[in-house]
Amino acid sequence: MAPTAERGSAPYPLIRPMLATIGPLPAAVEETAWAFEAKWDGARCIVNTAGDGTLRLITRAGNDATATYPELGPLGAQLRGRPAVLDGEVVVLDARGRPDFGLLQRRMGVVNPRRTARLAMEHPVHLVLFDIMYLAGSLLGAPYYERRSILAGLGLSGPNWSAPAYVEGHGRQAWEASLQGGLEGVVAKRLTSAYLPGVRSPEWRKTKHLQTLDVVIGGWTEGHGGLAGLPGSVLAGVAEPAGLRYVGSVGSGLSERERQELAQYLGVIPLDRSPFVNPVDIAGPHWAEPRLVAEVSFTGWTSAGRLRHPVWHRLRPDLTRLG
DNA sequence: TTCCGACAGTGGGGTCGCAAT
DNA sequence: ATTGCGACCCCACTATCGGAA
Repeated sequence: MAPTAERGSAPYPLIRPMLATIGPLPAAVEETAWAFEAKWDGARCIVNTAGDGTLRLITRAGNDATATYPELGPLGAQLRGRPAVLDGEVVVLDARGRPDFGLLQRRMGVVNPRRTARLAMEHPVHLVLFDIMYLAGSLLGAPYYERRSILAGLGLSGPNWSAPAYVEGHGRQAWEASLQGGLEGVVAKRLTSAYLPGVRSPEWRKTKHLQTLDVVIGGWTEGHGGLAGLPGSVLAGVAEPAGLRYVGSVGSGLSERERQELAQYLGVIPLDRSPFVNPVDIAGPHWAEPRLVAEVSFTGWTSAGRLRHPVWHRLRPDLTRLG
């Protein structure tokens, strides 16, 4: 943990980003109390400018990413004379203009200047600015709509950053638009909400586009720590003409009771070799006859053909042959 | 009394960088 | 040169506890 005395570019302190809770779209009847923004699939970024033309970029975990994204440096010059702290999301856009987290991952954590410079040419990042916490003093207590007005007043725009407008009300339209635009979902923010650093507040609510899928369980891995001896995750497959294709492991969302239940089922149908037609590159797999079917949710497919953010929902006994 | 927020701990995909092999 | 592992990024979720409602 960084010492609290540590500071970003003077005169403003480093502050942790405010976070959103997961939940449904605000009800239509109270929509007018909410602002709707696109949920960008990237990395959170706090911008701290000293007003001398320089800036510092801080990740959600408090790490300094200034050297990682040199193409954002000129933003500091645009804020010369106006020390400020801004909040935003770093993204990499694909050829269709949609955020691609996989491309961004190649940029994250790279510190070698030459390598960074080359990557910045190939896959430049774009910083989407959506809040401001300091400008001529603290704005933390100011309501969202006021902070937004101040942010818009700065007129920040450049090849690698922008401060796109939000929508007041019209949550359903925003939801549809985010789906059409290939975005992760929407974030609804109460127009009157203050900025609470480090707090996961119900005043900010994110709603993501989710998919569900029935998968065939072809094995499992043992859990760690308190889950030692129980299935930590199950190996999920999808039936294809060529056979069962491994599409990832699912471990999140299982309760301890469900893990015990799974252990019983899987214990009676062991297999001594993989039931999958493609290689399963994970440590210590236990194979099982592909009989159990489960419903899982996920946010999309990775470039490697795996489920992204897979979550267990339930066993589908109606689709499962145990006999 | 019940409910909610914060925390710790577990699970996932993926990339980079470095130490061990 | 290859491999394994931890550090970062993104996350969802379970289980627990203490304090607010």
